[in-house]
Amino acid sequence: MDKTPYHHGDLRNALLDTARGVVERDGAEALSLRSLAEDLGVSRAAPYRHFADRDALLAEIAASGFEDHVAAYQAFLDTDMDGRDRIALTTRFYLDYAARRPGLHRLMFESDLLARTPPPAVLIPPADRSYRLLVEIVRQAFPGESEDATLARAITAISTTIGFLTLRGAGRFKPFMRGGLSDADIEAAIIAAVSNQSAAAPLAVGSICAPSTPGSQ
Amino acid sequence: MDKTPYHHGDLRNALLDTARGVVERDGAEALSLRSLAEDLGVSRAAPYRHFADRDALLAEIAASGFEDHVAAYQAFLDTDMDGRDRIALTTRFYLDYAARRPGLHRLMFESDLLARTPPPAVLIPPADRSYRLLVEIVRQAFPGESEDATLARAITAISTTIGFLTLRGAGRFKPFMRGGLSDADIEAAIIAAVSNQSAAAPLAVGSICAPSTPGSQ
DNA sequence: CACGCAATGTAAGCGCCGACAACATAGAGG
DNA sequence: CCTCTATGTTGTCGGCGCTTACATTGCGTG
Repeated sequence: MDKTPYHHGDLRNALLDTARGVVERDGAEALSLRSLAEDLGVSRAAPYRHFADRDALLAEIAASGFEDHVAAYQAFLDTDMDGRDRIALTTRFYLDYAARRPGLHRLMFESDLLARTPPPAVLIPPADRSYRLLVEIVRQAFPGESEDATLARAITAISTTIGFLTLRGAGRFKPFMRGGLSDADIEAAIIAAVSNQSAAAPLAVGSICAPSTPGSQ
Repeated sequence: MDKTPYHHGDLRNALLDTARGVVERDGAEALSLRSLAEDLGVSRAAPYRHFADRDALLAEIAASGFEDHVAAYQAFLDTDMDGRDRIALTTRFYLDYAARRPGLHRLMFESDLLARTPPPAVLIPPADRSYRLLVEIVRQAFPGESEDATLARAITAISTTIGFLTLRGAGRFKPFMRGGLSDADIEAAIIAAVSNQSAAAPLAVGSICAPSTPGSQ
């Protein structure tokens, strides 16, 4: 009956939607422009009319992920709650977001998209906004500190959260869980560590040790 | 003169050495068995006589990386020093190791090799030993705690360290460094956070917040 | 010493991929 | 109506992982 028209109509958004689904579930590595085009019933060259290359499509998907985070952080900041609880809530959000969309999480926080020089233009605004809001959340939890101290706290907090997700995703914690420690226990410990950083001097350490590197063979 | 002999002589080790160099510098994604074979002057199929597939080669490279870590941890444990200082030294080792071999670090801590079921057999022994030694380092820094508490501390410590490296490698901290915060400052803050975890109750937190997920669209 | 067999290497080919160039179609605006 | 541009197609190139069938070598054993 309705034979497929020559023009798709909204191929660009169709590509974004379908591709985001693939990335969320199976990660950026699993995304193939060819199979994507085939799934949507267009030729393999069609996607290149809308995205310069594969990375350009991935950049837009990552950007949409950062926009999700921006919306969530903004909502957290708009609610009136204790600063430490807000950090715990934010950390909980990270964990849930990554659990639901492991591949998208990896694209956002482990890919080198943002390390390019220059990074994809579409990625910069949402990534920057998410930085700023995260720092604001940390600032409100540890008020009255210097800007550098706040930044150091923010970096430590996000490092702990992302590192946990990276390592769990990489299967590095499987040996730890043969004991009595459940996944929920570990998540609770991470949230506690992020929310209850010691209130003292995050930048007070000198160089405790020289950058020696034994075993570097 | 010496025309290339039919048999390479030590192709397996040559593959490992050359491949490890590529992985250390440019990451596992950059490793191509074809170009590797060409560089070594053998045919494209030759590597498959020594490794079942690309992942098998990568697994051996990752294993050698974990063995580096095991050797370093053992050396740290053999020296007589304050427990917190040893944690700081261990963290410093992570940072340096990853700085010198960014691609190998990613293969070890971000790839899903260990998440497979089952993981590559060559990878399990060195990975397990590195777990155990790391836990031992943490235990000596926070003696007298329950096994679960020690594990939670270890997980938090390595999460913070690896997360920092992942995020810096992904370019996520570039916006933070436009201010007065240098890279060395940030590293010092990470080391301080890992070494000076609050001594109190790493597992004492209940469920501070429900797993709500605003903005999950 | 010779021989046969396992270890190790080669050549060719499959199917997948990203990307580009040349061509086809359709719809919007003069 | 007609052209111009946006959009989609086909064909092609080079690269990849991996497999199959075949070639060479050298070691262990009769």
